[in-house]
Amino acid sequence: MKNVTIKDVARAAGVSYSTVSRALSGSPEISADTRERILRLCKEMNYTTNTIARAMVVHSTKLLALILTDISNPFMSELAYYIDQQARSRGYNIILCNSSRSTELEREQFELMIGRKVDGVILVPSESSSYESLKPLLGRMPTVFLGENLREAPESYVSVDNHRGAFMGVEYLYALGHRKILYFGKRRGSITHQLRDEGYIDACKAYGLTPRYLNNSFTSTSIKYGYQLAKQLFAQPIDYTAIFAATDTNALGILQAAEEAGIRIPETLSLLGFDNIRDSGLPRINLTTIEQPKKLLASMAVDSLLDKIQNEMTGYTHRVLTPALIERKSCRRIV
Amino acid sequence: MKNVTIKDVARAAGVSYSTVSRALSGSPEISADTRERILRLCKEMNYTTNTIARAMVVHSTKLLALILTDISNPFMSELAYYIDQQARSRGYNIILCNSSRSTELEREQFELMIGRKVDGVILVPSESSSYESLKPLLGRMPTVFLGENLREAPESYVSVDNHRGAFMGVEYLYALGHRKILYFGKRRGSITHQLRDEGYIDACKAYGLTPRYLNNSFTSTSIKYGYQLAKQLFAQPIDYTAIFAATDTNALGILQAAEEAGIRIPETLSLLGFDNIRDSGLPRINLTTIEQPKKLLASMAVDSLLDKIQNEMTGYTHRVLTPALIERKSCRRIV
DNA sequence: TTGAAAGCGCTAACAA
DNA sequence: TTGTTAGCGCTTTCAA
Repeated sequence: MKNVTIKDVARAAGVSYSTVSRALSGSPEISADTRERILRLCKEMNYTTNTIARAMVVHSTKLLALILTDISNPFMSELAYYIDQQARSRGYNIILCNSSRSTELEREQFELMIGRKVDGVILVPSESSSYESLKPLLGRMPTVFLGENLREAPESYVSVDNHRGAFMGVEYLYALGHRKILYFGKRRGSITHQLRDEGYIDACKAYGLTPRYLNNSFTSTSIKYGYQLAKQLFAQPIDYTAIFAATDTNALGILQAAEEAGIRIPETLSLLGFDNIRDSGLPRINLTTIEQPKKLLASMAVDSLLDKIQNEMTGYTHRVLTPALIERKSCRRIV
Repeated sequence: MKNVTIKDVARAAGVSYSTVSRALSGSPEISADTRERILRLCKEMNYTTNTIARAMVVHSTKLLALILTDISNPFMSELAYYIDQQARSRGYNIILCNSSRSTELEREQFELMIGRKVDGVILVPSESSSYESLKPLLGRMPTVFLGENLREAPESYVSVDNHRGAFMGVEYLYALGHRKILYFGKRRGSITHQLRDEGYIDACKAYGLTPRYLNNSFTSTSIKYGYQLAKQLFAQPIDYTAIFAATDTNALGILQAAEEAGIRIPETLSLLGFDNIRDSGLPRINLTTIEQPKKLLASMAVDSLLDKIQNEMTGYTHRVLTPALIERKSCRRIV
């Protein structure tokens, strides 16, 4: 497992090792034929440049960290795919870190990454408190937050316009004839969810509807959690015609509970989600939802971060994308 | 973004920098109070060890590469989650590489990783030809293959017993009364699929059934592809009572096509999958399937790799896990 | 056009 | 117990 170094090549070529370095880096100050000869030799000897040795001197690892809560979550894994793609096309690789939704672990990972000398980090925060928790470290590493709207915080982020998305959702349901729309998933501790909630409320105001909630506060975004809460919900009388779920995963849980309770979607009850995760487009699921444009979010996050890195960190950018409604089959027009 | 180094701390503490190094590494050859003092100083000055500088001298980056075809695929992302978890618990981080199902890109990524001096790589091959394509590089980097059975190849791998799984599937269907079972997804260019196919055939033999295929060769494992093929299939008369799909994603496509064709599952037709991806457990989907134990596969791959690394590469291991049947609602007992 | 040498931040062998 | 020094593999001045 001993590797060929620049010195080995130099020796074989009978030149100094700085010459080899020049040949490799495509420097102009070297004669065409020595370059050729050296390059050929490198091939023959299976030389691969040691990226970390280079990193030490050029002060750049061409490595980005992606810190997210859980790569097995379909929303995250899609983001990750696009981020990797975009990063690679710009010559970077990604170190993947799962924070498992713990701010502490998140912080720990972040510190580790600064030790690893990654060039920057993209962070999908585990909670709204992430920003505060990470604040002391932010000055030490170019960072862009992804997926969470940090409002006026002086840090770069790219997210979707959650307020607008929720507003659009209500608008859509209203146009379909719904007047009694239950919002499912009001959640503390997440700006994203606060904004969605506000969007819901504002839309209700705008259309003269009364906001309705299920009387529970949320902690989780999982399918299982949505299922459990929906189960309680369906044990009570249903005095609404549509449910607007704060996330698709919640909606999936609702779907299951509805099935078990014999409530037909969309026949008896309309259901609208938010995020447009892969699962939502699956046959038999066909969830109508507000989409977060994952590919765009991803590439903007990468671009934004690389800008920051390459232009030596002047200021920050907030980019907020408008979501779109994806119409499938979980909402129906009512009389 | 200038970082505090060991020298800065040494200067501040009025000691030589090797003393600081010793304090940091918890070496016994240092007095308790100088250690304390230095450690405190490190905290105060926000010192973080430069991992790459250390890596240069200790010849270990504590970095593993995970090369897979596509992290957005739910099967892969689950694997990735568990791999990251296990790796982290052993003090390693993961570099994520998507090969996008191209052997060429796969190879390229592999080379890149050897340049990055990762300590090892876990590779979920994009095709059966991956092994051959990577062979010349394998000697230069500890590698374990994951998910694909490389048969007698002298390289470490961990995979599921695909032959056995397929056999079990037929057995299950047989016990339910099915005698005409169509195998959907016979696929060239993948050992995994060859083994599943063989398992199917052998089970048919064992139970006196006639193997049935759809007369198409497969290239893809996606939902869409399964859907398109199933569509053609359902245009012809149905002379079987169950479909055994080679992958859950294929099964999902079949589900959709069936829905559109007005074929009820499981009432009219039973459907059995393979893999047990997350989606399969979703409400309304409820696919009965053969499970690949992802968590176990992941941790075994990591352990196997770390063994290899720590014990300086003596030989290889083949680990083949037995899959289990997950009974849900897509198969029914027939008379 | 090429070579010599310094240095990136760290560990480890050797001295003191 | 502590300091000095070499060196990991590379890039990059500065000389030649």
